[in-house]
Amino acid sequence: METTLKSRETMHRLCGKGLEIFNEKGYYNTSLDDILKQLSLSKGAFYHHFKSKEDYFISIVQNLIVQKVYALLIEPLNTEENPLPIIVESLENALEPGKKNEMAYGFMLNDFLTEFNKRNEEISGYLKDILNVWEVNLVSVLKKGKLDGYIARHVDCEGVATYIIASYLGMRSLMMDSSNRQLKYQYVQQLKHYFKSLEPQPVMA
Amino acid sequence: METTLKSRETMHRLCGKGLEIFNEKGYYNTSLDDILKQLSLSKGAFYHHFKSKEDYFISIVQNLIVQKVYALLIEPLNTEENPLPIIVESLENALEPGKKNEMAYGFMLNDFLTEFNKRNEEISGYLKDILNVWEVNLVSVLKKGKLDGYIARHVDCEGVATYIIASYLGMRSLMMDSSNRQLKYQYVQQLKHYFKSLEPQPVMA
DNA sequence: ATCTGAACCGACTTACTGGTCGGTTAAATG
DNA sequence: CATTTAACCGACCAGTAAGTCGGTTCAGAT
Repeated sequence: METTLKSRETMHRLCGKGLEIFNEKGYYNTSLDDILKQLSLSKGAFYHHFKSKEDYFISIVQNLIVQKVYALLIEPLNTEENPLPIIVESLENALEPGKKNEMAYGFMLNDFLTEFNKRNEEISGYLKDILNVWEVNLVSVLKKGKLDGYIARHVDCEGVATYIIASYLGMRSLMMDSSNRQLKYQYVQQLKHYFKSLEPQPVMA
Repeated sequence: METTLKSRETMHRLCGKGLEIFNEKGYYNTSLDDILKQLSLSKGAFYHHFKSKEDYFISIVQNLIVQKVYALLIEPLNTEENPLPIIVESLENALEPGKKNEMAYGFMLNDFLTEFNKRNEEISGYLKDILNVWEVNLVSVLKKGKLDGYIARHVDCEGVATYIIASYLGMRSLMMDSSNRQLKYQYVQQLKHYFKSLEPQPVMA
């Protein structure tokens, strides 16, 4: 069983480094050799574990990206409290460029979505699925917030979810060069303003 | 002078068709031969007019994309009225997938921005410049709106401009497959809600 | 009629990259 | 010790695309 362990270990290293470099330079701009060189592995090793570059990337999406999106954007939504501040917090957190050398996970989705959109329908599909799950969860938590009286009755939860996702994804195109504190601050502030307009009006008059 | 005219004509055709196909399939996923074939031109013709594929695309950006962004997103801002509805209208218009066979100009910016971000700093720079001009103009018209009493005094115009741009750019990643009426409608609705929160509070109490 | 040069042609070169394949290493097994 | 096989090596192949270059066409100047 020692061999199986080593196999898993190699695959794991391949996926981890792959995500790192694909995220850094883009999928099509990264050659397998780029990755293999950094891991001191050969073509043979790679094709022993994956049947193609595409298959490789799908593994990365399904194993690593899905996981990160869940951890950063979806699981935090599980709360009994007012969902609005929770959503703000999760987005703020996801835009954080990762402690030290880690990746800015929040950015990956938009980058890959755009890169594969016109190029590879299958991978596009997997990425869109992730967005859909996020959207469904956002809508769900918003509707719950409405029931709990945190959100005004007139609010279109699907529309709000769409708007949240759009603004979040769009931040990537603005924050290109690493982390831009100023932009992030502005984004969070405006998001809060927008959210205030979703709250029920205090009874008066 | 007949020759110069023909030269201009060919360059014009090259740029137009280039924008069309680059926009459709992406820059790196389009070979020069793809474009040349459609125009029945040769490699020699191309390199007679442009010194490289990169130079070619920069021409397209500077001549065509800049023009379109100005026409769709910047010039409409020149108004004496309440800027908020004007902005909504310009964005709505820019998201429109073009009458008939035209291009969805509104989408180009985000796509190219993402595609070149990690690949070509120079082109990235030109694209970012366009965004900056848009931002400056948005801020300017918002500040004017504040002076004219259309926008509340507490509003951070730079923040609002950033948020507008982010949400607009992000819509692209959601509206991938051509035009999605539903998504566009949701976007415009939420944008209006958001804008409502920027208006001065009517005096009461 | 001749000449010049801009516009254009297209085969070729060069560089890169995904994928293949025969061979090697070494751990596990009998 | 012999055999098997997962894991791995790296030279090689095939496809692709940017860019080159010697040659051709033809409008207009001399």
